[in-house]
Amino acid sequence: MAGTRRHGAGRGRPTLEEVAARAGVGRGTVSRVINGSPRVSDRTRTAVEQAVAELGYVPNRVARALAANRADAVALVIPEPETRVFAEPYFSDIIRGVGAELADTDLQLLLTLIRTPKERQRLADYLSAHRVDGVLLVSVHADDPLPDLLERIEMPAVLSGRRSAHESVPYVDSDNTGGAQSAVEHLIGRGRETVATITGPLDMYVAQCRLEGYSAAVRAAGREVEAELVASADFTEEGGRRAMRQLLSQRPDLDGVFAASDVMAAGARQVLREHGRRVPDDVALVGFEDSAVARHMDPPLTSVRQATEEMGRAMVRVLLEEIDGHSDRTAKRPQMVLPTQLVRRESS
Amino acid sequence: MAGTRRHGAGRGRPTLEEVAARAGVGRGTVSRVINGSPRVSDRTRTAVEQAVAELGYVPNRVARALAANRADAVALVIPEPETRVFAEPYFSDIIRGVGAELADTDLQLLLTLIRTPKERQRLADYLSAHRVDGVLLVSVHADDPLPDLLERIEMPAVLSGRRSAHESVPYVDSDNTGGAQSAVEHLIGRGRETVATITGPLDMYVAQCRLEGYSAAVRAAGREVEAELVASADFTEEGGRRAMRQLLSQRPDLDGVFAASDVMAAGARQVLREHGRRVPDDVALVGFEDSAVARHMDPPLTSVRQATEEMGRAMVRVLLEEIDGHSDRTAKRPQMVLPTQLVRRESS
DNA sequence: ATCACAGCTGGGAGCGCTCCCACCGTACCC
DNA sequence: GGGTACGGTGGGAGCGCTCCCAGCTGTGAT
Repeated sequence: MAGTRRHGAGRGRPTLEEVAARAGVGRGTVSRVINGSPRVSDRTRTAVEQAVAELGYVPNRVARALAANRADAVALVIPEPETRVFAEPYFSDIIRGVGAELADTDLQLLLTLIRTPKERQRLADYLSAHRVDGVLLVSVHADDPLPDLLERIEMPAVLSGRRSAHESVPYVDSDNTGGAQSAVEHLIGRGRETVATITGPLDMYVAQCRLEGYSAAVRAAGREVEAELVASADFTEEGGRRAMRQLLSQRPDLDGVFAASDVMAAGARQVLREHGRRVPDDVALVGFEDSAVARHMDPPLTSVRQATEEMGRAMVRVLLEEIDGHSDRTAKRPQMVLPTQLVRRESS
Repeated sequence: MAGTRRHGAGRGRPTLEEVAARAGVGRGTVSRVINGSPRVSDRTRTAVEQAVAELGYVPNRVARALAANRADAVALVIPEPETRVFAEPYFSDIIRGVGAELADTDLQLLLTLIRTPKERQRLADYLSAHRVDGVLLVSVHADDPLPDLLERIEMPAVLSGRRSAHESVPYVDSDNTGGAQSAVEHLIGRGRETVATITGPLDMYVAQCRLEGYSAAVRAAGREVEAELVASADFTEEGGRRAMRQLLSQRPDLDGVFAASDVMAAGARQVLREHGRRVPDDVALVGFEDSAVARHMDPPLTSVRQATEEMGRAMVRVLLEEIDGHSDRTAKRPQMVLPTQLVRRESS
């Protein structure tokens, strides 16, 4: 009678119990086979596997989650305002990578967009209730309370990018410093004498790193880092425009600009045009991110490519480790930095 | 002793039972209050609500899902190859909208990226197992078997865009025809005499619609639709380049081009430059989608904006209806078409 | 032959919820 | 007064799984 009682779709599929009956074994044994426990004889295992195949048995995730107190899911948390800024390819490439890596697992990917404090609170509740096994955090701000909350409730988590040089939470980051440095070295190598930079908001570590890379390259060339050649903006196009105007008024003689993001480079490019500066003839321009914007600019923008999709994949791998070895809090927290690569186009 | 047995995080939180004990009522009553059943007296309801507040009780989703045979989740299915094409903003804007609308619900958003047939099969299994309450399908191809599968297993589903004029599954679409028509009318209104179009792959309904809009506008202006002015491509930049070359060789006298996507317009724009045609002076150019690419082109591209985020929201609303009224298969399947809007920039 | 101890196995006892049925009391009717 | 009806309620019986503990078998040592 049971199972017929409710018409709910999804009922009526074979259960563990039925598989056990068919294979002539007990529930526990089937469970062991399903979960790949080694404590099962080959004979039994084969019998169970056959029954599974015949019945087309698929484990019920929900029941499993309830019984084992696992969620079988990880959350990808994306603070909304951020994505507007980082925009396009970064965001979707991360998702792509995460999805790809997760496909091999049995874990679900839960997407959580956060745009209001209320939603942030909801998420906090949700996570505290351990409804996921781990959390992937994209583009966290230095003052974000989430990472600490996660640490407190012992929820495995991985960041994309770090909040500071001494990040305690596991993370996967790009080599921002190295990427910026190679960009500026490239500019200098092409004979540019006066190379300026447009930085991101300097309360963000990523922006600090890219500025650091700029400085390193400038100094490596035996030059000084001049304050007049550094203008900071906010990763937006409008910010890029403002910074470029400022730079141009301070140092009209500049002949190279490294913008810490493609979008800011796009803004800078507009101002350059307004001022009658040709790119790359008068001013060589390099961006960071190698987004679609870079490819579609006129001229196409030289930019620093991040392995964004690979970052997504790496984040999952790190998270999986965290989840598995969760018990030993003493173990080193995995942290990795992925290389970047300069993509040369006509703007430099 | 129970509850201590395992150290699993998440245990130890208050349960329905504890709330019931505290409120001095039975489990069933608490459940009724939680789920907003009207068959509860005000006195009791108040008592329960207080107990809930005091204990900080949050229902256990997993247990609920198991008992009620619901999943409390909807899947957003994104065929990978597609997103490469539609790229950027469309994809993330849909997600944005879906996420926003779902935030008010108790439903989880499951992201499912499909890139291989194997993954498609996995998804099919997964859906057949009714592990979600409904499905959001983005950019479905005409020959995709998924919609039919969903119909067969009576899984509520909503498409973004339709596969043909006679789409049977509920969908939310943009007014592709109207958008294209207004774009071409705009071109003609600006005095362009010879307006060509670059279409998408014509086995896609969306491409057909946009071509249809082009034709309608041309005819409305009392002109003929000339085969030489129509080149079809595949929504890619390279396709746009090829199509533009073809058009230019067939009708060197053209002075307006409507590309059925921004990315193709970007390709076309490059070819126009190579051929020494100025935009918009010699050739006016209009795209479709109003993506970031459009804003960053030189000159910025006039384009047809779709209410992509609103599409995401609408999809969720429609899906929710489908899930609720799921029993009456006779009810009309909700289908809606969202308006588009021409965004004028310097390219036309 | 006896004991110890592995390696396997079956199945009870949950996990936290929803469903549903039986039951309570009160109000109303004839 | 006894019946009927009904809003309101408690709690048993699951949902399908994992965990874990007893128990069962066969092997090797004594």
